[in-house]
Amino acid sequence: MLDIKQRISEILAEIIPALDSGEIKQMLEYPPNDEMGDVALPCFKLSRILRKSPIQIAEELAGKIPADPKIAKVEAVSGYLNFFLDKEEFVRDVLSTALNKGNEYGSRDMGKGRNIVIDYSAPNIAKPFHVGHLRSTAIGNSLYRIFNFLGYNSIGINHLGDWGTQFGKLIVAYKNWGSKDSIENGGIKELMAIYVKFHEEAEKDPSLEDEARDWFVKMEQGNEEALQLWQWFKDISLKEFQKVYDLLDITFDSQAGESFYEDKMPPVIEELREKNLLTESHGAMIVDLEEYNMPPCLIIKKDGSTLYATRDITAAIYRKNTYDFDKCIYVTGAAQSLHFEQWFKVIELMGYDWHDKLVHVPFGIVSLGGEKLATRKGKVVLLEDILAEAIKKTLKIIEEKNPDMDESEREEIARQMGVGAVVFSDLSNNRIKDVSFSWDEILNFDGETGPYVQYTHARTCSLLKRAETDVDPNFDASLLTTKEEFRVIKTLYLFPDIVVSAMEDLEPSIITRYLVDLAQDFNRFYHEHSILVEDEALKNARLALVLAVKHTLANGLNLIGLSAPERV
RNA sequence: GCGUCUGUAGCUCAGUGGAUAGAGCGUUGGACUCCGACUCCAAAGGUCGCAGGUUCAAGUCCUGUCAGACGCACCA
Repeated sequence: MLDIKQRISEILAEIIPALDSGEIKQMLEYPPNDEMGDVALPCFKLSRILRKSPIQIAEELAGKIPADPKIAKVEAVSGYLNFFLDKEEFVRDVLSTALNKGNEYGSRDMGKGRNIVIDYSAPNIAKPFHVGHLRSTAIGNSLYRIFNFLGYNSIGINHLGDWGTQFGKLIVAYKNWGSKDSIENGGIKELMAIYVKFHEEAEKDPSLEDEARDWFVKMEQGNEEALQLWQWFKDISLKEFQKVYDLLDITFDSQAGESFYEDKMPPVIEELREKNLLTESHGAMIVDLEEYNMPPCLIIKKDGSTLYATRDITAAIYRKNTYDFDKCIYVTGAAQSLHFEQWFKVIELMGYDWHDKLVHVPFGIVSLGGEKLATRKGKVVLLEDILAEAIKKTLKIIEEKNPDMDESEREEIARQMGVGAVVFSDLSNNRIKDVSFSWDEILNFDGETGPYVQYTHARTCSLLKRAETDVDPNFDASLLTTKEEFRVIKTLYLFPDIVVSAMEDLEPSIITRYLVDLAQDFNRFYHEHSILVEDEALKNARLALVLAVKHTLANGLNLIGLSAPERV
């Protein structure tokens, strides 16, 4: 597919000797509305270089543009040089590219041979999987798919929170208030209950905290009783997490959690010592970061046990050796920004030149009725419950609208759309924004939602099915002349660049919002014009457009982790 | 106190330094004998937190300020 800005910048470079085509391409933009043209060059910056008024420059340039089959006309309007594309050429080019590439439309091989490690989801063992974890999971999964689509080799890691002092707390809680039966029956909810109980009791009796720390020290020393309990808690949790991942249709390449690095930390600590980075402070071992304006990075606590920074540093070195990553991406809450800044700096101080390949991708916090989610206080909404509600609601709608659909299909589609609604909503806003969880909002299927885009996709499928004939790839592009059709095609043209932007900004919401735009453009066209018309040539041309939209919606939905069912 | 992030329509949010700041929800009024109405059209609704500055041009960049969120040593 022709790169329109590239082509125009090359043409302009011929008649503006002062600039090369790369510089000119940077200056080109898409005008705010179709009446102004398809690509524009604002001439204000040229004014200084050429020592003429922008208006004069635009007019002179307009007169010098050579005839080009891709460009229908050029206009100078108050300092802007506006290019109008030859519609027929453009329509043919965009649609045949989208049709040829099909479910590959928008993909590239720009990342060929490069590994991208993405660390996401990472729920804590023995704690419930709640709305907060959804963000990391959904964003990470989407980035995983986006990088793969662009030819990179994504490696998804679920860095499970399966090690640390909270297990000491859990062991103490279990010994005091738990029982084998209640945990077996209650699962994570029961584990959470005794964890909450621990914090309530610890407020009255702070010695419980010390007891918990002791148990974690025992774990690190290989105490059998402690490790058995730990393994048990872990098994129960993993089983429940898997249910959520199955619903979300998410898999990982590795589930090596924090405990995996337990035996890999001592050499790293030794390395830090050898490189003279460790200092003792208040009985703990730290890396001093004062000259970088940061608080120290704690490596070993005064009781000899390790911290998450120790594990993160160890894991990064391990991953570099194992995967030789081009980037190692951490999808976690913005609250942890300082932590990542600190240990990224430690990696740099250790002399590793790949420190700049470590990337923190932060996201805003999820609050609940103005308060933040807190496992320790039991103030959470379980993701499992949200997904179940969304699926239930979808099922009800399908039963009303599509009563003839058979039960197994109905249930599968309800899952795809219910889950889709929740994930889509999570990926709608810029990830850095805080979100306030609301049942009403997450279960609202009207407007800019996952169901809206999925419905539009199903609508394209329905049209293609009703046509009862395959789209002839030799469609007549000259028949697609309405402004609604051209609008859709311009939006289709943007898709490959949209995917790259989402990758560069590590921002899945760019794709989410694009899908809404495309669906809106398509629905407007659909409403204005009949597609299954008598005229075979016109019908075929419009169906080509429908098919291109179908591919693009499906590809985009896939990139944000949603299914694109053919019927809904 | 220091640091980071956020502040745009009643609400939730878009907006690569460029032309008249855009969507959805909600409100009001329309469009189904018609390809799937989970759709579409229209109206109303804005001192882009505030004040300076840079620029031919600022919602966008800089400085200050206010408000909110988050973080700042043995939790992750």
